Amino acid sequence: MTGHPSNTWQSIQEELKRRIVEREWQPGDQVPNESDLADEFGCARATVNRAMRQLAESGLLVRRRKAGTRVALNPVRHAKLEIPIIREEVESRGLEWHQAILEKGISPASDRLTRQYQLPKNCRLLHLRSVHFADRKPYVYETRWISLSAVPEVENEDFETVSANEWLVRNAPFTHGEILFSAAKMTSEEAEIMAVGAGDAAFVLERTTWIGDQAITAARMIYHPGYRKRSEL
Amino acid sequence: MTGHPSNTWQSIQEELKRRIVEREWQPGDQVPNESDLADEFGCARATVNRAMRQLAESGLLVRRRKAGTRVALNPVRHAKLEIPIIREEVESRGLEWHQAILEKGISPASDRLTRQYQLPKNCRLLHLRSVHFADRKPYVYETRWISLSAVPEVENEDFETVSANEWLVRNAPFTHGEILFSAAKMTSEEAEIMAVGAGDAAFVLERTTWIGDQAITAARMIYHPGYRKRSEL
DNA sequence: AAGTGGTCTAGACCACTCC
DNA sequence: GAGTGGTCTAGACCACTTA
Repeated sequence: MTGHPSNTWQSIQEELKRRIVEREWQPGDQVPNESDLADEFGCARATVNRAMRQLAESGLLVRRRKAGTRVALNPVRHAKLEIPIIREEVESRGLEWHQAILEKGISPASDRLTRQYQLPKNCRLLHLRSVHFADRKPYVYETRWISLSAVPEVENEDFETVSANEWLVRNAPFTHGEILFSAAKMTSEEAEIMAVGAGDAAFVLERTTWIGDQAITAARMIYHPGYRKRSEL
Repeated sequence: MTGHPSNTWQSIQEELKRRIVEREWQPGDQVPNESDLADEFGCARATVNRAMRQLAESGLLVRRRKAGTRVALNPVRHAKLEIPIIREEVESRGLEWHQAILEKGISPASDRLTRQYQLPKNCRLLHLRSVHFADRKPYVYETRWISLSAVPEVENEDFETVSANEWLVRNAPFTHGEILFSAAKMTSEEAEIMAVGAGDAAFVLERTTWIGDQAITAARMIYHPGYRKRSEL
């Protein structure tokens, strides 16, 4: 009937997706339950479950116990963005990466930062400003602070060979984090650093990571004008 | 031993994550195989599999048949961005949404577009320019074309009550799409439409969706200055 | 050749929630 | 109360890859 002989969860998912996309199952419609679909496809319920669970995660189906499964009315789509270390992003484009450290210093955390990031009292912060280059052209201007109480080892790192970005990814595991994407008009200082015209628009990525309830690092990455981040839907 | 009495895949995943985050298992280390962990946790292998599979998807583990499972050296993190319809995004912030249509017309596709999007020959396109407002303030300036051969029904839609954005999400299911995020300096026309200063930086989202190999629609959304997109890590 | 993850099965119990 | 999805189990076979 279905033309799908093999009973892999992928093939079942394909078939379910087809029924949704081709409007065989209309938005809002109730779809058969797992047992019935398992009978129809001649497979175990667990296999149908895996196929449907993933469709629900991606937003195409809405599932509720007892109420059953329905085709989503407004499928909220999700874009999955990779956030690689910058060196890898540059090199994956076939360009040569290097960095320059503009500033590195240690200072006590201000009251505002202490509150905002729930830092310990009298916490000292490592402050960093650096530029990542791709084929000798400025790629990202990075401003960062690192909590020395969360990651005391950084005090002995010079970040000359391995960027702070990369060092932290490798050495400061985090339990959760936040990312903000925005656009900003470059200040004249930023424009000079990035070797572009003042007032150009830059793509900005701000990231904060935590381990438990302790903040590790916060960074603001200002990308060169023309930068685009891409994702599949 | 582990202090985790219940054998849900979530609790096992928590425990595995703890071992990774607390460096009990170092980056690059081989971790025990599924059977051994199942023995250790006193559960079925499938349960361990579900826990580890998801950790691999999120980038913390690297799994290969026969080679086994290792802690990722450079965990590439993923940001999962929700791309809701704009009305819902506005209303979820407690603001009132409305839109204004600036232009709506039908024209034949240029050679460039026909090639770029693999449109059928002599394809007619619906061209739209509109503004989404949040509490009467410009929120997004949307420029869009829609393939009339992919979605012939739109010719009879006026998009006055339901925006094109929303109508398409509901009525034009797609099999895949592409999203590009970038920043752009507003032209004076764009700035006037958004009621902001010329040259301000705007967050730009460009989206194209396809059904099979046929392009449905392409849109360029220019967000008001100050807009931020947020995501958890 | 052998070890590992990837998947499927048939059955079971449970948690939730609608009626 | 009953129907649905969520999960776990014990076992099996397979696909892949390294040794």
